[in-house]
Amino acid sequence: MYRELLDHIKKYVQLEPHEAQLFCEKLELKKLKKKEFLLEPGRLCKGNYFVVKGCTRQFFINKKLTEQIIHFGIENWWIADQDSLLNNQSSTCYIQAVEETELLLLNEKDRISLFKEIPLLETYFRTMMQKSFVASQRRIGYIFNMTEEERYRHFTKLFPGFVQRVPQYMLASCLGFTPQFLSRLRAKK
Amino acid sequence: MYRELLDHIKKYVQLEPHEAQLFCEKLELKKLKKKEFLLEPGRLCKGNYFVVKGCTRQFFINKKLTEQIIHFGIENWWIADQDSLLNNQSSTCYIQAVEETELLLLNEKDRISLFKEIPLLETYFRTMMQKSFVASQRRIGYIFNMTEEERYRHFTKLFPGFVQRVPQYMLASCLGFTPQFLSRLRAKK
DNA sequence: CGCGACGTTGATTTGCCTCAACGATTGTGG
DNA sequence: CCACAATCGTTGAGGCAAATCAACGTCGCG
Repeated sequence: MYRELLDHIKKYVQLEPHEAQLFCEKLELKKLKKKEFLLEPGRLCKGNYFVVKGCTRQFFINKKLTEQIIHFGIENWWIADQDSLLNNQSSTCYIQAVEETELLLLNEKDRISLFKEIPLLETYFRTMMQKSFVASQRRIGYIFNMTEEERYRHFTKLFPGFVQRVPQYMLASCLGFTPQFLSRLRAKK
Repeated sequence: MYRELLDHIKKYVQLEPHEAQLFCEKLELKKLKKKEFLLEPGRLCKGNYFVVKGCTRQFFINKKLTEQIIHFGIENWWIADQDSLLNNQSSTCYIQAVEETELLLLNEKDRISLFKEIPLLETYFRTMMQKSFVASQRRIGYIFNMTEEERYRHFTKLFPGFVQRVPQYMLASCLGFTPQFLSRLRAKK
């Protein structure tokens, strides 16, 4: 039984004890050291990972041969390459631990088959997906509507404390600009 | 019975005839004239709309007091303000018909209650949500990894013919740059 | 016809990137 | 334990791509 995850689920749906039990039996605990990879290009994403503790980043190598971070994953977030899962195709990106990280893997096949036994679990994942979609829609809005500086200020407000956890160049990449520019931003005040 | 929609659903899940019947009974056909609004800021989004025919755009007014288009909706796409639906809060954006448009409204309450009667419908919407999320994740990747020009070329390749359907200034807004810049792009070749 | 909506083109400005050099810190091997 | 390399952040100078501002052309429609 994994309390952190069950607590998270409880916010959205009320599972019966035996359902929670069944669900937890399918999970696999993974521990990653700093800089260890969870996924690399060319591999199939195995399933969805729930971050119990730590921090991951998902990124790809862009045309300029630099790392472009798509997003971070922190405590109580689900991470995965949904593109790989949905289309059952090999991934084009990396998922890597930024810190020492503990995750729970829910294998994709298990996830789908659990939906028949635990309908509320499908409701839960449908809701998670909707939340993720809303978040990325908002993010697109921010990219087009805010200056780089506003985006940085907004990000630090949205995730106070998180800025301290990752190197600045990763933050810059995630926000879509250069480490130098971020450095100048911070120098300004 | 609405064939276009049922055909679309059939690609993902196999409903029983009586389920399809029950589902269609909940739908409400809406017709919009060009420039008519489906949603405005301050209103609650009523549910998900399936575009049978026509084209819509979803946009908000940004800080420079210009319209920022979030995305378009065309035939066989579901559109909605998911943020409004998910959090049951009033919308901050507009949805407007770009052309004369026919839509099917699935009220949010009906949608949720149908999930109990037709479990496969929840599977369908979970999948739609995942597809939408993947699409917007990809889009974020494109924004950071491609130049404006590449993004324009990519968009026209992805949706051939669509470019002709909407004014250039809308296309420019959706791609995240100015109408003048798009004009210069097109002049280049 | 005359107005408004849309697209084009030119001149100027500006925000961010690039390139480069230099510190500070951390980690590692002799 | 120290020397050295690697990693990460800072700062300066210069360049460029796209935005802005502005004027003009064209089409469609009341």
